[in-house]
Amino acid sequence: MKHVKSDHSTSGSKLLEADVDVIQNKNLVEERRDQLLDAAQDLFMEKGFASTTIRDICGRSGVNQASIYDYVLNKHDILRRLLNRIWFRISPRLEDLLIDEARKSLREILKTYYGSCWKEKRNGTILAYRSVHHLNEEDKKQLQNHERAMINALSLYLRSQCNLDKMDQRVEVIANFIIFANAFGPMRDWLHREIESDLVLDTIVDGILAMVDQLPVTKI
Amino acid sequence: MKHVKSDHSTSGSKLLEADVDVIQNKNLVEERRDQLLDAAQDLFMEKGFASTTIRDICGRSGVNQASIYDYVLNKHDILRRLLNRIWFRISPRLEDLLIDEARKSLREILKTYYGSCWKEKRNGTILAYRSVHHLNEEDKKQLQNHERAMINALSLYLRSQCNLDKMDQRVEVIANFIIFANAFGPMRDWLHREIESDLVLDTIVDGILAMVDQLPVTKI
DNA sequence: AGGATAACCTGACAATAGTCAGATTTATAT
DNA sequence: ATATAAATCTGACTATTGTCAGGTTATCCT
Repeated sequence: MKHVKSDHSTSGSKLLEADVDVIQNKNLVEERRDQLLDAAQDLFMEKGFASTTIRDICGRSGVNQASIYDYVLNKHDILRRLLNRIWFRISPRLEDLLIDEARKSLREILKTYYGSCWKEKRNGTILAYRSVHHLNEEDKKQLQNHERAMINALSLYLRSQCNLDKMDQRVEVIANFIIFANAFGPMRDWLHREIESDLVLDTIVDGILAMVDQLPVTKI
Repeated sequence: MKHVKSDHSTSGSKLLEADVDVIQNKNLVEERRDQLLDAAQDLFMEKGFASTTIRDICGRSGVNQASIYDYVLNKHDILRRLLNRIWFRISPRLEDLLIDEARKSLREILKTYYGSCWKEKRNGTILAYRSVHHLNEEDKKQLQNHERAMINALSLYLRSQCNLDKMDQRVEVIANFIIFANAFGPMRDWLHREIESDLVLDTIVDGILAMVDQLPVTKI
């Protein structure tokens, strides 16, 4: 008897993963899921979600075409789990960096954040941007909440640092832009292969800082 | 007799469009192709290239499922034509703005460029970013050349304006970033619906200018 | 009106997709 | 060793896909 039920727990800070418990050995399940997600990640990056077939994923991961449904609910469930793994579990979280009691400078914060994302979370960013339209409305909203939380935290930080007018909406725009700029590394790396990656990071961080610094000055 | 041949003309600044001349009335062909591309654009934006079917496109455009092959070579040909229409034919071209004899300021140039792109070329940007992996190698290269040309022109401009060291690679990074930032409007508009779009544009342009202005100062 | 040509459409084909029932193998327990 | 349960796999079903051969209708010229 196959026993599959959908997990309708309250929305946390990740996408809903179906509750598939056909196989009882939990370690095995974890292991197989990792294999599947590894393969799926490569393939989604290469050919995109829609052009990747279950057979592709099984072929590359070594999991059987029928068995795959003992570990995941369906193809979309794979995407959701993958996004949870490489997008929602980004660490260090920007929010945490911002409220660090050590009171790091914005330069340090951005270098740490961009630095780690550009090195380790490349695929997460690209995949998130490319596969939004394959998610259902609730999942899309979840992605947006995730972003908005970061923007809000960053806005708060910037306002406290720059002593800006409460009504100045430019802060939100800049905060949004700073989060958006996180995609620069992953999406644009093909353009400066000949440039040392630390130089790229420093240049962008310096640029962003200049952007933030002029905020009070140009106030209309 | 159906007569279809592939157009292997030398690579210009757009993607290769197949030479399909089954229908002889050129105006009609143009009209039908426009219908098809209009429908395809909507659908690709909604569901992505791979999830959109020929039947979808025909359904929405009113063109018959068989007739469609009298106007385009195949599904990929539709994507190429669409990218040519909404990505490669971006006007005003940044290169032109940069060498304008009127010597506009960078602020004016960026406002004009971003402004027009964020209003009219939204889909082009998003589509280009989302569907690269559905293109063949040559087409990908074409996209990259298109970008690199803009970056080179912009780098040249920045170097002449800022009087920077010839070896300072940061200029290329910033130029790349400025082109990349063009995607901010289209990709992130859902975040500031309550903010006036002119304020968004001004804020970003001011920010970019600050980024450029600090370039000579921070030189290492 | 009649014939020729251009445009359009019906209906289908082969390939491939996601999915899974049920048989088979492997591991575990007694 | 045998029985039981867990895990894996073979093989297939149904739906959908891109594509197009060939028939049908509309248009135009004389």
